[in-house]
Amino acid sequence: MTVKTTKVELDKAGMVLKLLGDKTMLSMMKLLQKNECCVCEFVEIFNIGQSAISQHLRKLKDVGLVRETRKGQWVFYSLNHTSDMYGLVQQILAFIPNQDQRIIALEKQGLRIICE
Amino acid sequence: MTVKTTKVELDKAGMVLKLLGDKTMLSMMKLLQKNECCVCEFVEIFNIGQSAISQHLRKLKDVGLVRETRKGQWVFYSLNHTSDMYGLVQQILAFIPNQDQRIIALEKQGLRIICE
DNA sequence: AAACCATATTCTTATTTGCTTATATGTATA
DNA sequence: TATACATATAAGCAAATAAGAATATGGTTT
Repeated sequence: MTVKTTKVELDKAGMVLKLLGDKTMLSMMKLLQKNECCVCEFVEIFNIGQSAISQHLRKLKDVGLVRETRKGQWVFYSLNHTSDMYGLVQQILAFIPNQDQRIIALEKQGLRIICE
Repeated sequence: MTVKTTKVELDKAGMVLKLLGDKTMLSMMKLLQKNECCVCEFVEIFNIGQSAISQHLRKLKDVGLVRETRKGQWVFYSLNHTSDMYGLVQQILAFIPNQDQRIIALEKQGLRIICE
């Protein structure tokens, strides 16, 4: 597989790396690589309040890493493939171990169904 | 070019990303990709005190990203190619624009010679 | 040994960050 | 319209961080 590594601004890359330096946000991004997730799922997955989750997602959205889509009362987040940081992000996420056990654990508890 | 992307621990990756999220340290790492640098060069390049430079380098050393080599009174830093984070770091640095103007500016001022 | 230079460490201050609580907004449904 | 639920925003606090000042350490030169 050949990979494009277009240069990005140092400042912007720094902002992205700082966000990914947060364990919660890094984990979120890895999950979003494979799954669309709604806020309430993240609330179940990570052991922090809904408000903190929202704030993390806003930061990721502010630098353009994620998009939101409203579906009824739920807001689903997904990776923004059109970001000029997308290549960098993909490269980084490739090194991060899969976080799907977290989703699977949710399903076992029946907590994932609530958002469908 | 094919690239190895061995998985690394999320926690450790997070620590590395957080450090690289600092503009100064990111820039340092990009410079070290091509050049060994000594502390006094960094002091000239970045507009912050020697103490701050030393502290940054220590953080980078603590997570194993750089090595130090003493040469007389000077301590030179270089990338640690044996780090298990080296692949991740290389991938990231590939996206960062070259910082060599900073070295060149130094040479024009004759400030680089002092460490040889 | 004394003076000197490069680097490291310690301590302090100012700022930033991550989280919680409380409240507001927005949507669905009885 | 009233109520319930999902998400966002605001305010406040504790902990983490970046940087400067002062000092310590280690090597070099006389």
